[in-house]
Amino acid sequence: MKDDFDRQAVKVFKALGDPNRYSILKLLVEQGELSCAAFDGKTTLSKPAMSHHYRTLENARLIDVRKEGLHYYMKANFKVLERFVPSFIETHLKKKNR
Amino acid sequence: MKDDFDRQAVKVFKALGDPNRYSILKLLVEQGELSCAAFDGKTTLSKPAMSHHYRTLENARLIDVRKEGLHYYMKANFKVLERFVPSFIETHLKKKNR
DNA sequence: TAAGTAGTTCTAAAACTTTGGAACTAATGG
DNA sequence: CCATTAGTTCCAAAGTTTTAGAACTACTTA
Repeated sequence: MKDDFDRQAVKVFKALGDPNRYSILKLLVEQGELSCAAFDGKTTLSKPAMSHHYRTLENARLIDVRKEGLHYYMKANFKVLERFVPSFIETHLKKKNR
Repeated sequence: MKDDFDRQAVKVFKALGDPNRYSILKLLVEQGELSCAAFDGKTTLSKPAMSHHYRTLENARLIDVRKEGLHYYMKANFKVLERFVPSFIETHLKKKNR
């Protein structure tokens, strides 16, 4: 149904319309599954701020999060990306990784 | 260059991550070129608020605006849509209009 | 040239988002 | 069972966006 598409589309676009979240997702697309620690050197944001951004991406269903031991592992949800922002994948996913 | 893509992508996503702007663009994709007056019945927002949203869409290059006589005519920029959010067109543009 | 129309721009208030410190939780290692 | 690690959640402050009223501008028409 179209309204469902619209509602999720707005959520997806809102989530990606922030440069920090955009970069997080970009790295996940480029590198595959990563734990939060992977972003330590790559941002000046605090852990709580990053945590908030992970949650926003998760709520938009752009990433899947799983906990294992001490770590939260995140990975891009390619189904959602493919549906709403295929150019994002096209631009950031290395050919060899497909 | 990739950074240019990223910068414009964030702008485009931010612009579309607001339900009012999303609806404006949707109507432009469905109906073609429209003047501001076309939105009169379709929103509860004030003219200044709408004007602000048109500008945001224009800055993201999602719409082109032209003035003729008393009216500002707006139309969707399909090149930018095609590049950044093809599913938006796919979903909202009637087949017959292509 | 005066009045009306279709907007824009300016401004400030209200609403929302982003951020980090502090306190917390859950899992692991000694 | 205590300390450490890898986060999260809670909270309040700071920053940004959204909004509408008022004032303005550009164009048209009488």
